[in-house]
Amino acid sequence: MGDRVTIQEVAAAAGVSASSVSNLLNGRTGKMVPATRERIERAIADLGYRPNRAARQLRSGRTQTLGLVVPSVGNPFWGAFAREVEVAALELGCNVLLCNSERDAARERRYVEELWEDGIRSIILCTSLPSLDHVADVIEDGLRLVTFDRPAQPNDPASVISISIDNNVGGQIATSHLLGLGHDKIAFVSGSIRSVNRAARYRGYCDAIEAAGMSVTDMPSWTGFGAEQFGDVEAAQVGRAAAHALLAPDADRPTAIVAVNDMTALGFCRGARDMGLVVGEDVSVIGFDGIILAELYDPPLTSVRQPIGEMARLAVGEAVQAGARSDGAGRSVLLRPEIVVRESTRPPHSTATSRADVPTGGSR
Amino acid sequence: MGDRVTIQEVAAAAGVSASSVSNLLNGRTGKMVPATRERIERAIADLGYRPNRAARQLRSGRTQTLGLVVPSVGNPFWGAFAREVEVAALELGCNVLLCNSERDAARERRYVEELWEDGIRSIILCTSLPSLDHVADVIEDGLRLVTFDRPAQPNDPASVISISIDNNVGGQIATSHLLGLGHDKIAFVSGSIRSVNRAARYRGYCDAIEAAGMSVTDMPSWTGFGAEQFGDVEAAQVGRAAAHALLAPDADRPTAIVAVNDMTALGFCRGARDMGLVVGEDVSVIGFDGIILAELYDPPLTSVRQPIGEMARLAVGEAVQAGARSDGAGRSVLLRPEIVVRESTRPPHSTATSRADVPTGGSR
DNA sequence: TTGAAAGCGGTACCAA
DNA sequence: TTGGTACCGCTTTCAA
Repeated sequence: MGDRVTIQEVAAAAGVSASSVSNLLNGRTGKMVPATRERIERAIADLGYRPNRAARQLRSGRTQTLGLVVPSVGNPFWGAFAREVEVAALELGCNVLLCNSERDAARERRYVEELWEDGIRSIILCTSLPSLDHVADVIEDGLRLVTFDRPAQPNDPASVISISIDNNVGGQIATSHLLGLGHDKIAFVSGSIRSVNRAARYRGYCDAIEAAGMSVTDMPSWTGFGAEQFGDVEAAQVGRAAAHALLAPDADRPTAIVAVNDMTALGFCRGARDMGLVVGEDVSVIGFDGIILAELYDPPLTSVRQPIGEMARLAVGEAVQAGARSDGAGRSVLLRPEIVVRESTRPPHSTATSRADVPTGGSR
Repeated sequence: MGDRVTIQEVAAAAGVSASSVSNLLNGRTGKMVPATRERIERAIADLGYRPNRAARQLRSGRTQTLGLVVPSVGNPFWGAFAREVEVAALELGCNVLLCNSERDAARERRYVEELWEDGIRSIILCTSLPSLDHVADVIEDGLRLVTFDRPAQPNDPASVISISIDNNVGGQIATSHLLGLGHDKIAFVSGSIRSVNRAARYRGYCDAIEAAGMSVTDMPSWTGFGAEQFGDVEAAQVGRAAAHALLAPDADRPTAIVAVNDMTALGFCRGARDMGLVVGEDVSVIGFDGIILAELYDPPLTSVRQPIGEMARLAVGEAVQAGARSDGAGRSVLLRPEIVVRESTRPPHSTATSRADVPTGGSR
């Protein structure tokens, strides 16, 4: 550490010019005499030189920093994803600048612009807004944008890359699982489904219901929180409120529910408990995402898992290889989610004895 | 957005020099004629000018970015804290650069150095290592370091500021709560307690036990994972493993446990379930931190809450007011934690009926 | 194959 | 009270 060593000092120590040092630093070693190269490398090592990023960026306009905008790291899913992104970025020598949008378009826009102004040219944006209009001009200016958890939309700018699971398929998998267990009163529980991925999950749910020869309109439903009152962290509250409404004694009670994500599912479980019901017995619950807490919960929560490690790696790769691929053409990668069956989903009207009497052993 | 507007263009538009614009930008408006000031402000607004941080930093050596090093945003507690820090920083016009140390001294050092090299002069370091030697030279160079979740230690460099709850008191509060309920076989469950705060919590536990006229050596204990095999995210696994060992049929079973944090507590609950036991009935569990999931869990988890919002605000304030306070003297702020009693802690050998029969209603 | 010199966009000092 | 000017550390022509 200590006082900064500059490129000039390195050049002096190696008996070359700053230009040569710079060339080496930037991999332009094609025409460099090995001896020169070695002298420079030795000088760099000896002096413990590390380039000043501000200067480098000021001059070149480039950064080694990746922007990551998530709805909220307070939500375990996004926290886990952010961590995976950081790991992947680190492997590629990038830093990550993390921002929380709270799923607010204005904040998303503000952050994206701010990052751009800071010289950051690659951003992973975890948004699920149907339109990217709010960041269109930055994209036009040349921002490399990778959206996550939001499949490509018809009107997206051409250069946008999207990484997502196939939420429609996920919704179907979840619902089919419940149908397969024999449930026939299945509700879908979510906050606002204005977001693309949520809508897709809901559509998957509908598709599976219809495919089974039933009608979605016959299913119990809950619309207490159609608007966006709740941020991501409050998802649990949505689930809890839904449980209170759907499981009321006088309600048309579902025997199972598909929650739009795990936090909502966990909230629903909590709400079911408030109502004196036992999840997995009185009502089955399946969530989405596959957060660690799902496995920890009592009962362990069945969930449609997103392979976040793989997805993070993909997203970072696309975001960083900015100039590498000259086509600049966007693309959409849709990964297949997989269900992890645990104990929160069982056949309806289970005849099993109360779980207080029966040790069920570990899951998986 | 669009192409960058420079300070020169603003100056030209306002009919002044770049120096004056710079002065305004940096709050040196003391001797500025109001009319001049207004012209500049108008030009800035009209042109949508925003200063280039790289240039600014290169010249001044300062940054508006705050470094935040947490063990892992994959852990809900740290995710929530990071979010609070970001909110607080934003209010002060700062960005936050987030890094995950995985509680590894080498990674902590690497990140701190890297941030410093990037021109970041203020870092909130969530470490709990007994010594700060691994970052001592950066501190010496002038880094403004605020440690979080780690009370000040005798050998800390003088300038270090620390924000933490009083973990010793927290440990006592937790343990006294259980003692007050009538428990007399109370185990402390933790991964490695090499970290300062964990050690303090453990000491609080011991103090409370001794104060009650009992002996810690008489308490059931578990030392399966003394080493640091587990990162923060794996805390739950520690808890689960502990449950498997402590609650084995042939073991000297505790009637209650104090977990070093909520994730460990949740893991323990999961483990208790594996063993066919019911938390709150067969065994009481209290955690630490007060993460959202604690309230959501079944049964809702009693926990010693850390006021992370307030703490984040404090930490950011201290980190940002770098030069403001000229004394440069360190300080240690110890906040008092408070217990949130929920349903995972009850008197031992409870005679209450199985909770499957009794709706317990909401908590709190 | 290497080097010299001109900036990138601000800030800070000093002069006016 | 404002403006001129050097310069932060690096990259990037362009010339040698």
